[in-house]
Amino acid sequence: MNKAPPLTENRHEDGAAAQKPERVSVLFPMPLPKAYDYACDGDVPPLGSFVTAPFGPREVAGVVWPSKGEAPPLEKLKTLAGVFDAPPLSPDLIAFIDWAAAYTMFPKGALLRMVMRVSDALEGPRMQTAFIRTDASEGLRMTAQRKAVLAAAGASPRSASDLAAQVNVSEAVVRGLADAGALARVDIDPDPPFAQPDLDRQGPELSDDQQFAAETLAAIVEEGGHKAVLIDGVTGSGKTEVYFEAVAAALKKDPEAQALILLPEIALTLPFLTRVEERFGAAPAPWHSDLTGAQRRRSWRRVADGSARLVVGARSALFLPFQKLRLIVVDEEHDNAYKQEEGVIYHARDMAVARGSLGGFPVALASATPSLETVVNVDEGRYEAVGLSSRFADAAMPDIHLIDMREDAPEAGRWLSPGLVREIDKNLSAHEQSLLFLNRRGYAPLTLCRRCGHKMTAPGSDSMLVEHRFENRLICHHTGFSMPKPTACPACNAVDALTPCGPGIERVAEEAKERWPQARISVLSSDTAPGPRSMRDVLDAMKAGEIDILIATQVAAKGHHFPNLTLVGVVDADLGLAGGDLRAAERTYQLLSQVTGRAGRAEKPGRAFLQTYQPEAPVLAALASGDRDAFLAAEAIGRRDLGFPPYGRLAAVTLRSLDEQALDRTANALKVAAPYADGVEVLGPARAPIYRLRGVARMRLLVKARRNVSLQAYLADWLAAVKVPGPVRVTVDINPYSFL
DNA sequence: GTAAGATGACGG
DNA sequence: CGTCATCTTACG
Repeated sequence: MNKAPPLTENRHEDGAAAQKPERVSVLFPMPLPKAYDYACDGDVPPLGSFVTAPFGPREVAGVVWPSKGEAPPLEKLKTLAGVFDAPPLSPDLIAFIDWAAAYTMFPKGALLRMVMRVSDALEGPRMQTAFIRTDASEGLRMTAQRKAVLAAAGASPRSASDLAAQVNVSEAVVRGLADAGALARVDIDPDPPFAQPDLDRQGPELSDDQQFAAETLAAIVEEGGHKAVLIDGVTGSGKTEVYFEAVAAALKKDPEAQALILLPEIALTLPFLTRVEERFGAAPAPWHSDLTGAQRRRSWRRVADGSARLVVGARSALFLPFQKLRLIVVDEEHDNAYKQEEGVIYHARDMAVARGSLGGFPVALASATPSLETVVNVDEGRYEAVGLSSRFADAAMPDIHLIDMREDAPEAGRWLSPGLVREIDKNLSAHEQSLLFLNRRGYAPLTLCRRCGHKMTAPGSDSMLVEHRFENRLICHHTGFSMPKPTACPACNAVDALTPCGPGIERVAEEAKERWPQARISVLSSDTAPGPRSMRDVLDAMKAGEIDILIATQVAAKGHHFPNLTLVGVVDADLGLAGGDLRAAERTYQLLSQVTGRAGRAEKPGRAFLQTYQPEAPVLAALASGDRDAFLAAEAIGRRDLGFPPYGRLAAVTLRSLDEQALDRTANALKVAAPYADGVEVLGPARAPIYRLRGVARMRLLVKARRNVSLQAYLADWLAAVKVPGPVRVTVDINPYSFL
């Protein structure tokens, strides 16, 4: 931010009499819990206005916030410095920020910062110079280069760099022509508005199920007011088409309405944006962390001025300055990527529902494997539900079989059971594609010294280093630390004693290549380096049938459709169950049902095999029988008995410090200071499962409470009573998902 | 978030 | 006793 524009001087016509200064509260985008008051002698900017004000020794941009009363007397206040020429934040966004700050227990200013992160968006339309052709070209010294530029220029303004690049001359030629009068300079907005969605465009033909669901949603949109609705339908049942209809209805109902579609991952957004464009004839405004500065500013400004009517974005899009948000769709609502774990910790699905509730508009949650939270909300009548039961075009769900690894064990050092190998053999001879799924990047998750038993960990960390054989490096998946794989054990100096333990996808790929040397085998994971092919290329090759066996991590589970894929083998179905956090089984169900759902379609039924050492585990039995609702019901009973969410409340209080003694002392002091309250239990402190990361040690206390007690109030009382020494950092995570 | 004042650690 | 680093506090 450079300089604020001067305070707008919109006095009344009689103007002469100076108005009595008034009080204005301003919230700054910094981790501050409250707004600060200022005097204002001009017109009082309305709530939500972007302003600048002296704050300490400097001038800072902030937002006019609802006043809280008690404050210094008016005479003592500093004066507002300026008002930005930008549309004010809407009252429902202000209410949402206040609510979200109270809920997450982060300072209001920290939440406002998420809204204002687009650094230069407030500068307003900083015009860009562009050029158009004029008629005044007589008497001009003409050169070949000038001629080419004039030919390229027309009535619509284009930038110097754009024109120059087209005819391959320097920008000086363009500027020279402008100075000579043959081109005229015009100012254009560097952030062009987004094309308006065409709401009358005919959507695709809907099945009966889809039609019914779409009409139900449209009716909810028509009715207005807040309601949360689950769109519950298996993969391929056409949830997207259904909520597109809801979007169309919301935007049609009010010509100023805006809608937001939230997606869990950036990777999903690119093909998705195309789908939106096909449906609405215009690409939506995108919002995710990979946008460039200019794209970010454009989306932000056009959302703020209300002209971007449809936004597709990742979780942080929830904090865009919508003028008139009327509908939010949360696609894949169960996805854990909605949980923000850094900075302000929040769950975008829950925040979306709160935003809708405060703004008085509906929120649709879509999933094939809805979260237990959402299912319970439906069961208890807080959310509505529309179901899409039949798979689109009657495609069958794959047959799912369990392979008991205790009975059908692979040879030592191998990971594929004889049963799974036979199935892949069959698929290869039928010229159909197979997917081997293992949610573990790299070659081996653990490297052990055979001589002394030393485990390779990152310096200052307790997390295991994962061998990546393509790069011949050991990598820490938590911090990104990496080192070349040493030849000698760093503990006992034994040479060639470091042994890879357990499989990652690279190791499974190695086994597959040995077993099926004639097959076309590719590896797909989120790692950028290995192999000459990018993720995109591998996905395209898979779709085109140029791969026989794809060995992939989680990235293959999401949103891709492979027409000739008929077999999915899950190498380690038990992987996500270890560690036993409260959502482990649920997550496993969601992930594995999504992966196995990749196999087969109408004309080619698919099958899936899950390798497991615990076939009797309820999750795996439920996957095999396809009985999602029975599984959820059993999970629900388990959670209720233990008083866990959604039947109880949970918060994690995490302490971090380089100084382990201070950490220990503080954790114990906190525990001792925990006030007694009926229905509240404080567990811990316990070391985090990965105790040290980058030298920082972490301990955690968990607060478990009955649903009817306010966790936030309890935590506020508690934490206010304990003096935490400087080097120890405390963060609160309401309703934690990650227990690392 | 940031800058100023307060407190403490080491060096002349 | 002075200077520099680091912690604490306040910002209207």
